[in-house]
Amino acid sequence: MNSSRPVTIKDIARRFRCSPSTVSRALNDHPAINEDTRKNIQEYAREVGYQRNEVSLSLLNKKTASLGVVVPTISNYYETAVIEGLHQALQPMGYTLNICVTNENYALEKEYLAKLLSNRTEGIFLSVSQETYDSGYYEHLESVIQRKTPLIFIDREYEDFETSRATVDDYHGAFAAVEHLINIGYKNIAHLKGPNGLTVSEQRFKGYVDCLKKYDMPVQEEFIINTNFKVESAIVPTKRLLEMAMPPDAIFGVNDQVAIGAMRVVKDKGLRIPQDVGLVGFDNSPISAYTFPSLTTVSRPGRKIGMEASRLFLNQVNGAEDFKHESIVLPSELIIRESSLRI
Amino acid sequence: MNSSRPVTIKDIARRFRCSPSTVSRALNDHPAINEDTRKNIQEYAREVGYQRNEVSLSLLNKKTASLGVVVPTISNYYETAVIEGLHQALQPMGYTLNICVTNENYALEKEYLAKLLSNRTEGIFLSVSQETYDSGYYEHLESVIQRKTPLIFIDREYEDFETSRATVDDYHGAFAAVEHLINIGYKNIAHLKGPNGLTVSEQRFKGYVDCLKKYDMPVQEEFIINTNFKVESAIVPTKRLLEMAMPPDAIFGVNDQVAIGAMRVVKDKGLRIPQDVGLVGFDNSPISAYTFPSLTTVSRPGRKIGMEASRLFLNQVNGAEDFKHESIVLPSELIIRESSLRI
DNA sequence: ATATTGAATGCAAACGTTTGAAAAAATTTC
DNA sequence: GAAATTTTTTCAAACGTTTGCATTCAATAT
Repeated sequence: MNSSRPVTIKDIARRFRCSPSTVSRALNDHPAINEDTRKNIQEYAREVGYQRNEVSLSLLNKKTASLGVVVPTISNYYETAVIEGLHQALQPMGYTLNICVTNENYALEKEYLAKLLSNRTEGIFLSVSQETYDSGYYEHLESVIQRKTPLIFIDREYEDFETSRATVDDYHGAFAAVEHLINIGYKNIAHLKGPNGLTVSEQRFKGYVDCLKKYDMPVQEEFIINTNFKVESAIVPTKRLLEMAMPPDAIFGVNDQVAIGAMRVVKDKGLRIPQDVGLVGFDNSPISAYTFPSLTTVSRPGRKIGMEASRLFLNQVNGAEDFKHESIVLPSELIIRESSLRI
Repeated sequence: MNSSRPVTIKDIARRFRCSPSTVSRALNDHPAINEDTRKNIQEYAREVGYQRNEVSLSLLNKKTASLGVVVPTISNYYETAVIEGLHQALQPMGYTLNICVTNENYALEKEYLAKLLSNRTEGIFLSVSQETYDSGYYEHLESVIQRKTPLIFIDREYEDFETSRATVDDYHGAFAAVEHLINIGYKNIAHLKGPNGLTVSEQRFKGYVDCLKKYDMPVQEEFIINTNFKVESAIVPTKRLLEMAMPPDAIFGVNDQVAIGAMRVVKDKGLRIPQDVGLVGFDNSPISAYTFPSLTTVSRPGRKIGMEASRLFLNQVNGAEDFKHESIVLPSELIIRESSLRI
């Protein structure tokens, strides 16, 4: 029976009664190889579908050309945009991305990191899980650092390590969003906050609070309600907001999903957007431009983050002597649409 | 200077003046190793942060425990759900997923497949790119087949190979959607079609056509317009539809994105949904439940597809003698919401 | 004291490839 | 036709780990 063991250089060598070195050189167009030999070997190799075993090469050269991307989720527009950016920048350099989804889970994150190191991954892009962030345990990163495997933080960062980071300026994005609502004339602005403890949630929250303070508007405890970033998690909180004795006249959602959930509830109550309630989201997801009314939002340059992160990584590996870690903060941009344009 | 070369078994062996075999056995709790030796070695290994080089093991055992996932895009809800399903099923078995995004590009798909084979990936989940599908060139899959690397088709399939497949029953989903519109009483049903040539597009299109035929309704050429699956690609086509002398009274979108784009245009025209225009999408994306009105749609069990595909793969590798390739077709399910409920 | 056992360790090969140096073969030069 | 030169090929080591078999050494049985 024809076993399907991949054909190796040794097999070819046997066939031509020559040494493996000759085959290797022939296949790599080494100049010291006789023209005929080269042609014959290359032809035969093509014929039998020879494909070099990269595993053995990795072992020999201690290069794997593979990079780890460790993220809490891939089911958001933003995350996939980041990954696309990484792809776009790194695929042409011959790198392969190993995408690991932690589901916000510490144990899984730890396991993935160990595995990536064991597989001699050449670099790791990490957006830490919520559990990690909450717990404050960063021991699992020690070995990454110790191994000097380049580690690039994405979005969620951890101050204690000397690493490169690429993040979006959530704070000023949120600030601008709330400022815009205030400028339009909204007086009572609620916030559908993200999960506690996450940088993105907290930064946006801080932007919201600081902006209110700047304009001497009260920060009302009951106007701040948690969500988990998903559409459906906005429903109950928004209902609660609208049923208050003194309901808000504008809502700032931690992301577009949540804002869209809120939009639905507002409409169900028979209130008009933006006349009765103003609405702002975050992310500039494709759909936000086509809701009715279209959603004012803050754009996060996910793809660009991915590309910047790649640049930071490449800087590090092509490391000049004077290499220094960088912290890139990309600006977010307010996109004004109908949902906040009360005239 | 302390080089950061990962510490190897040989390093440890040198330290204890013993052979690498002993270290290896000690670390793997081999019974023939002296208790003290074992403890000392293990302790030291932990201390210096030894991590086994999996690359060398891969070479030795010809097992890499890594799987390729080759998809055209990851920026849709459905695709990420599939990947999550794969993850959920395969991560616990110790497999690592290598996600490759082809951007519907033939050359990139070919390159990725070659790379995966070179890296001795143990299995490949493939949803072929549109270019591949269009061109009909499947030569790049020959080597996968030849190497007997398990190949599981996802959604977009190719009939000529003996492989396993997991797909969603798009045809009957589309059929049910259109039938529902007809039952409600819509008479002129347009279709915002996906890109030509793709199985999903064509199957849904076929379901649409066949259903119309079943109910003796005319299939009108000008009611069928192409989109590229994205929200914005629905805008112009929908406008064109609504500005016809005899405009449709219902629109079946190839996916939710497109339907949501159409929803926006319909509302802009001042028409009411579902009274003036009925609307149905496809995918049951999270947002579809919270648009206003909520969107009638067809759910595609992405996560389940991922898990089924995993099952097919595992069947194949744990291969019983009597292993046979399977073609799983999961049903899609009509989800009736407000956008089509004209009473 | 010697043979026998058992425990602990070492040797060497293997996985597939590359590469500097050495060797062999072919060609040129006188 | 031998020496010198050039071209082509082979050898051997290396990457890090595992594993069957051989070896060593001490303890026990005779």
